[in-house]
Amino acid sequence: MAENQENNPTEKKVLNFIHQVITDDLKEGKNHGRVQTRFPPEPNGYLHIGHAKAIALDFGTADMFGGTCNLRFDDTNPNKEDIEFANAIEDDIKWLGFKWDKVLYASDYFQQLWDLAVALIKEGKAYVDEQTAEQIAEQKGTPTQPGKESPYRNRPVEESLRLFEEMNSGNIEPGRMVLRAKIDMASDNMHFRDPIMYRVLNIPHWRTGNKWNAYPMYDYTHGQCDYWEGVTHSLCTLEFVPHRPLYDLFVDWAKEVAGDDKPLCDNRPRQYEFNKLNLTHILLSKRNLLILVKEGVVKGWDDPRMPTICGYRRRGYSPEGILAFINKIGYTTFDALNQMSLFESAVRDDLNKRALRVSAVVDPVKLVITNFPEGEVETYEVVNNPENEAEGTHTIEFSRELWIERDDFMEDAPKKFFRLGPGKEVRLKSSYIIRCPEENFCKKDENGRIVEIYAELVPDTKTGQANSNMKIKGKTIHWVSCNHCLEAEVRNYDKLWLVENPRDAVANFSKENGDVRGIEAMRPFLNPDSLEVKKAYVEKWCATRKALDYLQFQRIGYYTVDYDSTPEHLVFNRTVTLKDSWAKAQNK
RNA sequence: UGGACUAUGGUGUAAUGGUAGCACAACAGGUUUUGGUUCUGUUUGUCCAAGUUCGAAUCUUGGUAGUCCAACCA
Repeated sequence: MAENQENNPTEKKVLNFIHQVITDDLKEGKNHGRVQTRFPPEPNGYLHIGHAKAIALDFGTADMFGGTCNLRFDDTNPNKEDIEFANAIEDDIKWLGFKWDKVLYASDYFQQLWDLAVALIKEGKAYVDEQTAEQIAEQKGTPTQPGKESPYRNRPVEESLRLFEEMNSGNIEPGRMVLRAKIDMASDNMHFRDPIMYRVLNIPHWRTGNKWNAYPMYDYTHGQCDYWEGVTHSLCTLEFVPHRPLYDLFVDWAKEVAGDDKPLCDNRPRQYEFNKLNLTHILLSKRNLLILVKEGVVKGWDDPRMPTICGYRRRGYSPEGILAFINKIGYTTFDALNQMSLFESAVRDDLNKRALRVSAVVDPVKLVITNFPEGEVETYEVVNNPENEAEGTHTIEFSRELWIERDDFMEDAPKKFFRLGPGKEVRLKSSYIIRCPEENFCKKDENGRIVEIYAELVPDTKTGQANSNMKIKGKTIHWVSCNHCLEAEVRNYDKLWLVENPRDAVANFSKENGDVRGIEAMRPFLNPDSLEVKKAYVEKWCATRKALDYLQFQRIGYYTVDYDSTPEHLVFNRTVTLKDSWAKAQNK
């Protein structure tokens, strides 16, 4: 039966190579039929769109196969980590629409990791090295030259045990000694050249306080946590491919030493790597994002120009739109550079179904309907979203004086300009067809700039009236009534970066200009016009919208209500413009 | 230049030895009270060279190009 097949995880549709692996594992009965993943962020910064790709895979894969996914904070470096970040990360995951099974912390395993390290020292698999960081680095060799063994490599076990305890006592200066795994200083894999397992930090940890002074490193920690927790498929990005043999080795050691004969997974968790997200015109490295914030290029981590999840939320992208994009780009092992246009297309597609339509005039010029009586007002019921009738309607007002977009009128227009001009007719959205006279069609100021446009409405052409189907050459333009609209601040965001690949551009510029660093290497590629603040007129109903509501300013773009918005001072963020084939044709 | 990984239209991604498909982008047209939406159509591709095979994007070998690896970061 089809229904049974759907409930059978092994019959799930294969979407990417990782799902294929899991499907095969389940068919072979591995891991007792369990699927468990984890999302392991370090709480040292805010999540960005690249993390969203990992989140969608970690949580999405568990969901797809009826498994579980834990949120596990990789908090092994108290130098950089903080609860503030951990809280923000939880909020962002929830906003994206995912639920974790448990919240766990690498620090939950500190005692277990310590005990294992002691056991490994006893086995002769680890030793305390008292050399400086520089000496260790020098002995490491290069990818083409083997490393040299540390003089402490074969010191007595008892000595290492004593010094390891010392490392955690708080009496040892950071940098004085480290615990290293005894593997192979000549390995082609640099990670095998006696990697450091523990270092002394002597600072309190946000969760464990002053209990520890020696802290475990990522490579020694990650696989063990996965293993003890019962993770079956440990998914990470491609740069961890060279770490995989080490991940496997440490898990082997843990199994061997602990004599664990009841593993949760078959034998061990398996690490699989996928390509991380690269998007044109954005930069995702934490270090560089921090520079943008610190230098005031943007107004904070949640500035709508930032590629952070909180920035995208404030920008007005929906979680569904973001996830739709992530589904489109997929997961492979190819280091791809995705185009912003694909992201925007996914976002527009989502917002088209979601955003409520309103009228807003962002570059206003006055239009006077000369044959409509002064003081008279008509009200119209307009649909909130033509793509979704269930969204209902709201009312707008029409009167003699209206605001329209300045670029909806042209005195000397090209042939294919189907908007207002001398002798031309257009439809006012939801209202009358209007006609501009051949002469006396506008008033100009001393600089020749148009300050008022004049037109007459054509009787009985209002929506629903006898002549409403009258065929005209002109398009439909939007408007708001001067006496019935509100002033608003609109923040129009554009790309932060002028170049397709800011990462390469900044790196090359740095190389070619005496190794300049930080903001100086970034500035030549930053868009000086990434934020345009404008005064606009919006229909009154806009004031009823809440922060983060999705709106479409008809014929202009998708907008959302900013956190800063108040009934007295409305603020709207532009999420993305509407497609504009007219503008595109003009630019040719 | 030691090792690991990767290569399919402009971009991203399918095709699990058997008709190279989809999406975005681009272009042309129809519909439209948003120059939006929607619909139809068009252009463009298996990195190169050998080999295996009835048959290769897929397997093999050799090139070429790109990414990653030498934090007491994760």
